[in-house]
Amino acid sequence: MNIHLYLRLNQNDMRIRDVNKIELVKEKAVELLVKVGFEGFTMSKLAKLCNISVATLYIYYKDKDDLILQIGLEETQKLSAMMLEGFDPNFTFEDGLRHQWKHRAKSMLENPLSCQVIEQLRTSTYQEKIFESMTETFKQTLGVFMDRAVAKGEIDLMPMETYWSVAFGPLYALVRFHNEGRSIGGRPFILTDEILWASFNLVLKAFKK
Amino acid sequence: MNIHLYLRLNQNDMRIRDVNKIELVKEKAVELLVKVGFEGFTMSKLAKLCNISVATLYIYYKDKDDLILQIGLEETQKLSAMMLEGFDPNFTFEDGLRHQWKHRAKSMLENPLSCQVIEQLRTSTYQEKIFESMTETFKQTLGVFMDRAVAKGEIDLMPMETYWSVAFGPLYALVRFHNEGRSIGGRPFILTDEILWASFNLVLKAFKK
DNA sequence: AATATAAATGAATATTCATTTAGTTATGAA
DNA sequence: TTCATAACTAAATGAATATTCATTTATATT
Repeated sequence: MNIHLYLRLNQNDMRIRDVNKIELVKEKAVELLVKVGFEGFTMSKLAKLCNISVATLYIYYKDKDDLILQIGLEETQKLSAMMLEGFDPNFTFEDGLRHQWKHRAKSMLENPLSCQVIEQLRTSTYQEKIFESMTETFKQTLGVFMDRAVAKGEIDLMPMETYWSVAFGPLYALVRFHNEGRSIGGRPFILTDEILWASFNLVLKAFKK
Repeated sequence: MNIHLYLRLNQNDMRIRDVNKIELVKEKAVELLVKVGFEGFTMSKLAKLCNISVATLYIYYKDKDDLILQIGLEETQKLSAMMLEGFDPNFTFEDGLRHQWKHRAKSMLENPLSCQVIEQLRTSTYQEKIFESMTETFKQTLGVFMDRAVAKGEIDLMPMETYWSVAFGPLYALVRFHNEGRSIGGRPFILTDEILWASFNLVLKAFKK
């Protein structure tokens, strides 16, 4: 009888025959999920894509749900870490907002697959389990930043949701247009620096007193 | 107890024993899709939820794909029709934008299930097939509206995507917060008229010359 | 080198699923 | 009433799928 130690993966006592194998699984899982969606994602497809046995997947993960959940969690954490990198709540409002636009755009444009997986998870039944963790981090940092901006008289007092929506809603829309590769019209859309910062300036104007 | 209404569908000369049955199927399909997501949606679950035989579903729809596609299409068309209702490209920029915020918010808040299904479809593999049709209608109407606003000197010239993102990105974010029922913090969030129009005013300011 | 241990696997197993079949029931027309 | 037709159904089917089992293989430790 096998005991599956899927919780102890990162400890040192695991004999890794092929170190790249788990990483390969994660990478291919994201790829597959983006390609075929939740409705087409199966363990055998993933195994075949990795050129490993299905059984091996069950050494790494308890079951399909666990696999998707863990990988999803990793992706969201990876991306949110990138987004908050170098952010300081003491920034002026304008600098802070600009920093966030820069880092969020960069993170998302450089990791389109992660982005798409996270979007899929957002609208799936895994939603709740995944976004508890993520929002906590943001809540803290952005909350403090906003409170200070209000205290400094840089912006008016408003609900966090209003602030977030006006500040980042446009950015996320732009990135979605870019990632979907087609616009409201039929032409392909590329989110250039020029377009990004022109949009940013509009948003900044929205907050000006 | 069944109520039999002897009516004919204009479509296929189909004798409907129970007119409400197809409507029931559509309604429950949306419900189920929202509840269990694509990954959990099965024909038998749907049939059981409707208290009909699985085989009956195959009288209404060719197969599972057809079912999801048709129902998804109907939902998107229903919602987009509501959104464009009463919109006139000759509106001033401010009036037009206000009209859109009002109608889009109303449509989405009154149809949370439709909203969630459409969001799920957006990120699924059905995406392309469904959103071709929808974007066409919007493209036309909004394109004309925007061109006129630029011509009248109400707003600066900018790519359609910039305009759309800044104008509606915040609205969609607010509605998502509302539908998800929880905010960036932990409190439940309700999109009140006050919050909606306060956010609108910020967005409007973004476009002011 | 021998041993122990865990990773890895190919091949089963059990289950679920979409779809079909074969038959029943309700309906409209003659 | 009778007949033809189409809605409707329970049960069956076969394919796909998640998961497990019995072994084999690699590696660290002795």
